[in-house]
Amino acid sequence: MSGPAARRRARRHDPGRRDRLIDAALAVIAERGVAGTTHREIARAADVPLGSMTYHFSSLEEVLAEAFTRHADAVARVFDERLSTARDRDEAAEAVVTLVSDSLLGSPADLVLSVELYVAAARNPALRAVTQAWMARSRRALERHFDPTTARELDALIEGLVLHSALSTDPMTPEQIRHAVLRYLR
Amino acid sequence: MSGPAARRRARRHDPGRRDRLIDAALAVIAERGVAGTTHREIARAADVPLGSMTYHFSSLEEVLAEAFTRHADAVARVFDERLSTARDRDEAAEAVVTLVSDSLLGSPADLVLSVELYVAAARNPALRAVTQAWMARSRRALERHFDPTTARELDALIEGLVLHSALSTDPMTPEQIRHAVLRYLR
Amino acid sequence: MSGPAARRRARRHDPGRRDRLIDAALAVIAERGVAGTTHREIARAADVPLGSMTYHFSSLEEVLAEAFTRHADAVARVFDERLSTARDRDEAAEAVVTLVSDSLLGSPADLVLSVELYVAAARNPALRAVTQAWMARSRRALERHFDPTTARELDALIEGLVLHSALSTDPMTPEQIRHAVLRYLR
Amino acid sequence: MSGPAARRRARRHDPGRRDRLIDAALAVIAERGVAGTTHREIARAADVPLGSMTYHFSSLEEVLAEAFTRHADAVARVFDERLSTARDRDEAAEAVVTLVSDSLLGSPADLVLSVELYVAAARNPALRAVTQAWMARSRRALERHFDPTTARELDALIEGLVLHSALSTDPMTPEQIRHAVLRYLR
DNA sequence: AATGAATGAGGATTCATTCAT
DNA sequence: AATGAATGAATCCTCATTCAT
Repeated sequence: MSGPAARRRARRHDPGRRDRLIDAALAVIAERGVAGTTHREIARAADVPLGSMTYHFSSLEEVLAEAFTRHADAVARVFDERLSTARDRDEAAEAVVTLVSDSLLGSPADLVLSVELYVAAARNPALRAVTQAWMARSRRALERHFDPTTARELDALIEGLVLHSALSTDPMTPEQIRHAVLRYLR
Repeated sequence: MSGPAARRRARRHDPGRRDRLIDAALAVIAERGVAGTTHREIARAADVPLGSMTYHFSSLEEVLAEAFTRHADAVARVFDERLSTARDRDEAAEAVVTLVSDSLLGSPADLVLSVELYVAAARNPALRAVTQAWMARSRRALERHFDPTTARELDALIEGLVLHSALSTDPMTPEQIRHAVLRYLR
Repeated sequence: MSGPAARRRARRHDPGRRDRLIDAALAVIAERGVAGTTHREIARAADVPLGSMTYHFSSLEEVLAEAFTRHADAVARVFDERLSTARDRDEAAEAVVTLVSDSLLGSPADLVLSVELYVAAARNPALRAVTQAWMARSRRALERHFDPTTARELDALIEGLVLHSALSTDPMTPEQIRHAVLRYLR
Repeated sequence: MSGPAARRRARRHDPGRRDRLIDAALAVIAERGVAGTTHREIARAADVPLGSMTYHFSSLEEVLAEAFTRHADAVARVFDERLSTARDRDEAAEAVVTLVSDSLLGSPADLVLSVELYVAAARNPALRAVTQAWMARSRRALERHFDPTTARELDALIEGLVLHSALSTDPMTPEQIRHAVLRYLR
């Protein structure tokens, strides 16, 4: 038997807990999917009592919305940065290739995060706002280098490449990704 | 007071019930998403007693697998047919445009069905087999008219176009779809 | 350790369970008040698993409505019977005295049952229907022997006498009840 | 972004807060019933932080007791005053009529306050003391003009009239109240 | 062959209360 | 003196699945 001190975690003061909870939520979504994301699961992942969840968030929906917002922001930020670094169309094309290839390097669970968001958004207005903002931001980033039509089409192609690779047993190699992107932009 | 016989539908002999249940499942998935698809919901949609579900299927997972298989089959069949009708590359390209455009005409709920499947497949091996088979079949259909690399890339583009339009507030018009496809194939 | 047979109650077949649950609900309301009436408490009182509650009733509100309906019916039936036995005004007056006195014999908790209903009805439309029907029925029973105005006033007096006694540390004796009723009817 | 000072009301010095909390509690009880009266609800109603509740009161029960005491005092004071103004039995009777009629004019929520108290008192000894004191005080006020037996019976009649009207869809008119009271006192 | 009843695990959420600051 | 954060028990309810009939 452990001593009384160890028996119960006495984690009273814990600033930034709300923040950690959002990260934990993302981890759970990635691992278990939105369907498997529950208060309990998130609380467990963050090693926090269940009651803490509803203290910090008024509903599970709110947690999801915040988590996906953070995810979208992070992804979009990288997208923005890479594309803003490119100095011409060719470098922009190469940036796109890198972005897609890199995103395929993460865990497969991570890959599906975006698709999870899409599906969740289909039934949850609060999340739809997140996806819309994200899509718009991506397109704007692309429009630094491409005309609006190209930007939109390219965005769709990117989506398709990621999705296909995410779900396929043999995902595309960076070389194959490059081939597809460059062929479209040729 | 009516006798017990009149109280509830006495649908004893009901061949094809299993079949109707699968269709009902698809309807529920389309309307409520996989997360909202329960034995109860499906039974209600098919106007069938709850016990009937587990009589015909050994688990909910089995229902989902059968439902998605049927969905994928139906979509793939149309895909096959349209592409087999095409007599050359140009007609094949046009067939792809039509397929994507048409799929965007259905109800938004229907559109999400495929995405629901993707997500579900990400965590469910039985479903992954369904998506793999489906992808392979699509690619084979495209390979009637395009080389393997093109077929694969085109398949990804199609996916991206459908997904983007399915989730966007302003989906692409058939003209925009054609533009994207033809540009890639140009 | 008890043998496996005793370890878990294997109470599968149990016709009339719904009925018993309603009775159990009344017992709990009487003992703990509406505020203390929960699914758990009722299930415990009926020695039935928690899940059984929501199988038989779609909400706790439904349980309360059914329970109070049963209570009101039972009380009203006695009221009806006693008053229908009376052959003239004097006997009717005596019947009222007996009814009030008898109702004071039960447990104090039982006494408050009706008041609990009133309060619950104030915030629950479904219950309001129950109280309305009950009040109407009481009044109709009194109108067999008294004019409508007298019936209504007498009904209120009865209510007051019961309530006062229910909440007082020294409830009225039957003799005191008789005195009050006869004085009003004198 | 505004600094932390501006983020939330900084109501440091607030004498009389305890007092306001009791009033807020009464408002909440009237609107939501005792069952719906929580620390949170009261704090919200008083626009006060949650922690303030348990700072000023050691338990919710204490809040309820104080609130009901205040309510009973207010009602009893009016009762006292009106009856002390009456110079003879007839004026006293008229005062009773007015008191009952007036109480029916208030908001229906207010009316239920007393009934809520009765019910709560049935299970809560601390509250029972409140009702006892209230009843005793009412009776004493009536005994200025009526003999003890009459006072007690009249008190019960008053209770019944108020309760009936409070819960009925067609409450009695002042004329009907007068008729009932005068008939009893005739 | 078919189904209504039953059940236990788990879902989100609310809340009184405690406590560190 | 005052309060935001924290927590664990309890709330209602849903559900996949099992089983007796």
